[in-house]
Amino acid sequence: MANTRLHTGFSRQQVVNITGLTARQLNYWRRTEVIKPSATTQGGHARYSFTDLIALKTVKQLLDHGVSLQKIRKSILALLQYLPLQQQPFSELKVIATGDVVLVFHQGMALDALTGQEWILEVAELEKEIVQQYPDTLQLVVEQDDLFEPNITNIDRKAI
Amino acid sequence: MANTRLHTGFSRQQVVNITGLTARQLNYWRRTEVIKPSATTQGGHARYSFTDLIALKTVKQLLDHGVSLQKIRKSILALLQYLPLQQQPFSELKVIATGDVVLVFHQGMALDALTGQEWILEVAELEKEIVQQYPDTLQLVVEQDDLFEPNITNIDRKAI
DNA sequence: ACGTGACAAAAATACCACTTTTTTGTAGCA
DNA sequence: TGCTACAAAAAAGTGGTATTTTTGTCACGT
Repeated sequence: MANTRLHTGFSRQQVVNITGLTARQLNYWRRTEVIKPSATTQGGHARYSFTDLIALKTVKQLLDHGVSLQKIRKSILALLQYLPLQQQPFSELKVIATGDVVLVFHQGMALDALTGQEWILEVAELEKEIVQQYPDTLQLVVEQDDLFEPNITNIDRKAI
Repeated sequence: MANTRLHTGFSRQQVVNITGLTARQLNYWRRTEVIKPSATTQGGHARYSFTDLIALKTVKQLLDHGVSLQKIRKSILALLQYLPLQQQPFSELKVIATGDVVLVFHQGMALDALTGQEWILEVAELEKEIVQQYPDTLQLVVEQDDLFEPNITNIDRKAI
């Protein structure tokens, strides 16, 4: 079975085995347009592509890490505006997420998939800025920093 | 004034000019332990180090991008558990944030500064996983994928 | 110029009940 | 096997209100 003909796509059960998602979830997602199979048999059965698998696995991991399906929905929508040519946004990007947001890396930028807002904060850049602004202090600063002992800042936990 | 003596640290007013923060904020942060000056004069006046400036600028940027001070507080606390030797967590890391989270990059890992939870989701890894699980389908998959829309983007994410 | 304290406004958060979404189960059917 | 439909449980989102945090402004002392 592994070499006779063209692969027509993964069946639902195969996807269940591979991804760990439930059949019910796949059906629901298909119906509600989270991730639809790239192809459908004449009988109406789902056929998932390899790319679909990646996307499904990504969504699964996001869920497992506490990102809700509703946020994943929004993320997919937001990403589609940036990648209009793509059908499965999550299948070709590097994704970082926490329970609150989904960040996607694209062309060296961090993109908040929920809002579309994109930015990276480079501390190294700040250093340049400051030195540029106060060029006189550069040399002095280098010496000066050695004066400070590596004491640890304590944070008042009640203040939070 | 640029070369006579050792630099003893930036005064509050200097920090105001450099960072754009208000004196009120610096005082409050000093009192509530967000970021304290690394040194204090005998008269009790603040003296901020260059490292402090970086941290302050970082916090300023986070604020400007919608991260609340309270979340910044939590982030600092979480980071201190990972970087106990450091006094100003925000001064030596690359930070990415949205209105909801603060991610810090450290040793190739993405770290949620709010929760301390760390993880990166690498889509490329998922691909390997799947192929590993279904080695038979590898060749077939390659053919099969050509049936679908051509894949576009490969992400080059900046080294972290 | 700097720090402190007091008062008040603005911003963010926490907590509550309420609504919607998502998941899951079951059963029928191709 | 796989899809659909109906139903119920679980999870997440929404909106209003109280509470806390943050910031601005002013006065006073050093």
